[in-house]
Amino acid sequence: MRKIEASKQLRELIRMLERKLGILQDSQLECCSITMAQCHALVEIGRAKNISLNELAESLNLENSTMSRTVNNLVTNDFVKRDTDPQDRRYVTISLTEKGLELYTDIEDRMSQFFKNIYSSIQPEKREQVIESIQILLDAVGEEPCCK
Amino acid sequence: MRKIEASKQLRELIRMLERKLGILQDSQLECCSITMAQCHALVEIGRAKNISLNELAESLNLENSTMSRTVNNLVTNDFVKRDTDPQDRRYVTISLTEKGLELYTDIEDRMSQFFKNIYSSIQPEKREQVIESIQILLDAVGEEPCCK
DNA sequence: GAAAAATAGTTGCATATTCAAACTATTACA
DNA sequence: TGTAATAGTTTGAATATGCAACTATTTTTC
Repeated sequence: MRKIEASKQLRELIRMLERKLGILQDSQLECCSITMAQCHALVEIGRAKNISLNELAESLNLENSTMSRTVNNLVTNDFVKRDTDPQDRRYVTISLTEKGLELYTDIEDRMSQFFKNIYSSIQPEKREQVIESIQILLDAVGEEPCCK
Repeated sequence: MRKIEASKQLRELIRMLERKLGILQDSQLECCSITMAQCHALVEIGRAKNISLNELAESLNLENSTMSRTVNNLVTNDFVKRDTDPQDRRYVTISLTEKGLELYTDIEDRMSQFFKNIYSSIQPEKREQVIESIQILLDAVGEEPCCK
């Protein structure tokens, strides 16, 4: 029964971690001035410099239609722009506007600071272990096709 | 620059973990037959046996109004019921119906299995370390008031 | 003990998110 | 050239969310 207890503990810990990371309250606004969905998209676009709708939807695990709407909202707020790819006019190239880049940079800075603080508050001798462990957990989760 | 690199790594790992755990795609349906929001509420109610709206909202980090509506949906689908607390008629006691209990049990079973599988696929000699590390991470995150 | 304040929830309003399905436009291919 | 495949958009319908205004009940205050 040892294993069952431990896996339960794992579940609870991850459940709490989800909560703590504020993922649950996928609320309207996140730390910054846009919604979570838009924030995730913005960060993804910022990292890629430019990206197609398909790729963006893929990377965020969303339907194209959902993605298109979220991009709409970002375009409306002048954070990103759409350009037809001249090579293959079926594709749309999504990239940050100047205003979007500003926000992106701001988000990246905040997130960096956030994780720097977290990292700092871990006992130095445990830091390596924590990093390694998340990687291990990540691999373990990766093999599991969720509860479907 | 060592620390910065490591905290970046930490950020990326957590980012990926979020994705992997399917938290990002807070989609309509989760593993079971209800929405994520409803599932979270259902599990919380099931664990508490009975709980007030306030407590429920608090535990899920949601507005009372949002919570009230989610509970509405659960009530409509006959998963939970509301009862006025006779002690203090301002309060509402929320609890599972028979049908709700069934679903709750099902969800708990699936989740248990899911995490059991994850746990099993971690190398035995690393298991303890992973559990400990998440706890450490949790504590570290706990001290950080997000990026607000 | 009555008026005021506090507390628990609900409802109205506006917006965002999500998926599925139908649709348009463009390119590949047979 | 006509058909199939691919990339995106639009529409429809349901849910989610926060804020603000509101009702009902209990507690506090004078």
